[in-house]
Amino acid sequence: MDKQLVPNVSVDSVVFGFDSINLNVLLIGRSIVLKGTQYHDWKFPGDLIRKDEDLDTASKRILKELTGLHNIYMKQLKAFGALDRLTRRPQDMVWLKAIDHPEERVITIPYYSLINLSENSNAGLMLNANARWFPVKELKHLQIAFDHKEILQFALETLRNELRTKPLAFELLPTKFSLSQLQKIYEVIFEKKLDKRNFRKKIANLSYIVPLNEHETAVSHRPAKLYMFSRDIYQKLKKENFDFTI
Amino acid sequence: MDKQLVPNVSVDSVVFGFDSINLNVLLIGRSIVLKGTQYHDWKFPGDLIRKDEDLDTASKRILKELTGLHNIYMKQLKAFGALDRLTRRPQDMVWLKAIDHPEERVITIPYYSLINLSENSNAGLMLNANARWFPVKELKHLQIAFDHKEILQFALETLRNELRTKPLAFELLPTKFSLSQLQKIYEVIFEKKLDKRNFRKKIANLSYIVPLNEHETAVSHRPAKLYMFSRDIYQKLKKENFDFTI
DNA sequence: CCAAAAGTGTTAGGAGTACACCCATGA
DNA sequence: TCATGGGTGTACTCCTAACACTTTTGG
Repeated sequence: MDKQLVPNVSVDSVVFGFDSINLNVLLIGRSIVLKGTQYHDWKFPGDLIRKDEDLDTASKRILKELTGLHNIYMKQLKAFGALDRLTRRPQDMVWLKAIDHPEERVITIPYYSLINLSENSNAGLMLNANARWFPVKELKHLQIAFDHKEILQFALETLRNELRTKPLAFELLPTKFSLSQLQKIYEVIFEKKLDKRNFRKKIANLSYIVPLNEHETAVSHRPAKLYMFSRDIYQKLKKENFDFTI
Repeated sequence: MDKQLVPNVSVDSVVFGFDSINLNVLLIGRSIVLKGTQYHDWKFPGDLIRKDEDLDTASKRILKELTGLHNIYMKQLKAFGALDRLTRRPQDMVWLKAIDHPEERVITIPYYSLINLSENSNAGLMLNANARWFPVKELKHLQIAFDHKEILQFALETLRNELRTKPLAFELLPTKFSLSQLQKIYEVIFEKKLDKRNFRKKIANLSYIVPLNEHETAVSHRPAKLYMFSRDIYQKLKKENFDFTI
């Protein structure tokens, strides 16, 4: 094994991408031959960290190496370190042996990332060959490696929680977006329909969601007004209020 | 070094205790001789994990060994793994050498715990000799080891966030408590005075805070009615609503 | 002119906030 | 009888939730 790696600590990336319709997650395909049969399954991009890099750096490096993605929103989740997390599934043990993984305890530190996948973004095009986007709601029956299904569940819960109180939706949208696109994000992630008029009333009160003098083009219906998120205004307001509820 | 330990992964415990007046945190005293001068500083209870235990188990074991505390609320924070986290302060390097700590990268996984320190609890009495409670608001000028001040800050923010939406206050209170005690917790942790009448109105709407037919005794003022938290009712309600706000 | 999504106001109920005095007990 | 904290109600404002039709564009 590479002497530069910390043998007991890995990072994994749960990358969420929104394409105007679905919340998707990025997985890497893996082929394993077990008892003469070929299996295919999926895992998050991840690997052991190096001795000379901190956790955030490792996460960025590995995501870039394995998917081509870089410079996107990224936040640490919590460590997963169950004793049997790498050995629960026979396929996983075969694979670990094949890639010459040390037979060590590995605690993994997952991150989640957010990215905009609409047409005018090129994140989808830059992916490495064995990486693929899956709609989150289609993952139930997918074969997923190690404890990565559990990690995905935790990442989803964290995303929902943070989306309630933080301006994360804008990480999933293009710079200029319509209110329908914004509303759709909340509807998809919380799996709940929202009232259009009430939603817009609420947004109208948020000074950091700024209307532009621009509209959608080339749509076969009334073109929507475009808005942008002003991080400056948001930060300024956040400093002023320390909004508190029991 | 003990072969049974994972050399790169430790756990630390940020234990918060509420004594009806202050939010306190538990620290362990440490003496170091550096260039002929004796220094004293403080750290969280923590140590490397064993190869045969998972993270939660390690955290419980180490807290018990170092403080005598056990069977208390405990929740993982996030991993801290800066390259220089153990070597920023010269005192820390002396100490690590003295206890024969391997010269390895150590990523620590901190937990936070909650405990009730009022008179009728005995958590305070069971402490090991070099462990001590400090009011959180008196920690600004205390010498604190490694990156533990940063971890404390993160633990406090997490506690505040979770206290907004989860029934954590009851972990800091005796089984039977008065509404003033409950209110005091929110006031101390959020550093904000609350209106007594409005607070009580809100509590009266929460079916899981159950009034008892009992009052305080031996107080030199009108004795307060006692209440308890019903985890059963709380869980039942939580299942029914999936309360959602943008 | 049709299909598709954009855009728009009102009302009723509930929650939050501000605010001041009397009560029960032990010393 | 005094000191100490316990206990209580009202009025106002603001936020939420429910609800249906017209407008603009491309095809």
